[in-house]
Amino acid sequence: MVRRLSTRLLNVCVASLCKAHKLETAETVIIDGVRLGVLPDVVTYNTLIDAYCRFVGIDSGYSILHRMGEAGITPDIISYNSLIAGATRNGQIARSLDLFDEMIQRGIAPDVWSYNTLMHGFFKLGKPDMANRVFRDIILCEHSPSAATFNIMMNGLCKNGYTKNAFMLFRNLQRHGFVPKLVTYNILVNGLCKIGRLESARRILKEIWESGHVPNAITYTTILKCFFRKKKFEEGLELLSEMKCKGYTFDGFAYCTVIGALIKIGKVKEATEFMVDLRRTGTELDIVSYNTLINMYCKDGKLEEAYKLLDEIEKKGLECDKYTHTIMIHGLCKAGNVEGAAQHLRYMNMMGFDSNLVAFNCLVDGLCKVGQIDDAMKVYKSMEVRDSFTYSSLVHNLCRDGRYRSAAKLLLSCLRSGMKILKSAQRAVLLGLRYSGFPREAKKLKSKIRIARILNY
DNA sequence: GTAGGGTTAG
Repeated sequence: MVRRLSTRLLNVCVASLCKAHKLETAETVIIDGVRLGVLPDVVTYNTLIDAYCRFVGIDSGYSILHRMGEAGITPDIISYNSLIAGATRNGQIARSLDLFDEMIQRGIAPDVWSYNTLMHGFFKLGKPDMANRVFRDIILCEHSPSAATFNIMMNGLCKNGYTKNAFMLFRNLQRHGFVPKLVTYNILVNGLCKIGRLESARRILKEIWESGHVPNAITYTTILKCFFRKKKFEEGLELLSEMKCKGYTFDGFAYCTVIGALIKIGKVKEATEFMVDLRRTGTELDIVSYNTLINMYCKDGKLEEAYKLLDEIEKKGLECDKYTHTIMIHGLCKAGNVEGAAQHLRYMNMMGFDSNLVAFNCLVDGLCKVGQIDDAMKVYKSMEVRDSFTYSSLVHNLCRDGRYRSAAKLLLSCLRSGMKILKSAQRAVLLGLRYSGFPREAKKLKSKIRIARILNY
């Protein structure tokens, strides 16, 4: 009894450490436990598998499976479901299917969650038809679908551009006695907002109240973000005060939606007010929240404050992600410190982050803005991947520098590789050529652009 | 344990 109680305690401890990304500490606690005679059980190992899959990689998660075998503990359905989830999160569907085979061979029957996870994976990969096949399997075979099955299905349909179908499924299910939870409503509200159907989203909001549910901060922030995205700032701010009046407590998510939206429309002062409010509540911030705040400071030119937050992140044991670094690179560029930005980019690569197109684009644009176009071209040439941002920025700035012929060359190679370019960049080249004494070249370029467009259709 | 809202560039 004592031992079982201790193992349970060990598991609680390991789970909270894993949640805080402190995997090494979790491992130390397990080793210490063994020394004291507290043995880890299947739950301990399952917690580790999930954490390693999330924060390190599917291979590390899989190696835990071996370790548990060596410790004489047989993996169960949860061990495999965690691994399958880990593989699908990384877009490794083939790996998930292998894991399916492996578990069946070991005599562990997949449950509805194994299928749910797989379905979710297919949706995330943008393969709704495959997800649909899994869904049909769940319905037709002996696995009875769980409420989550339908939620995953509806969410996947919405995310893959089939919001109407999600809606049809929803109404069908209701006719068959399905009682939607708030999560289901939130999925639909989000789906409708994403396709700009604000009125329908509002109707669902009414339906939520009528069904006896109380919409939560998620419901409201989803609609709020939609208002801001559609530039309906007045209505957005109105909804915001409605939330405040009704006494909704903002969580980190809600705050960040609002702060992020306010920054986007240039209302940095208002965003800062929300930030002060957020800090006052003492809400634990995760890396995404920190990224939002760092972005706010960068947009406001307060880089010192941004660096303070970076220190705070480190002190809390959180890890910066590619967004954090990209936001910093953009902030440094915006402040005119391109040298610092380039240094940060090198640092980012050194830390093992993949070559990041957005960060490179920021640097290219930053170099252009301080007049170092040749350096920008050097960076451009070193880039493995380029997109319409890269080209638009360079073409614009070459024009600003009066180098219309180089701009024209770049413009064509952009269009010929099938990418779009800002209309204004295109116009700048054509007008530049025409009015700097090369009207015939402008005319030629125009027809070349036309041909490139036709070929890309 | 698995499902819903938030972060980057021209």
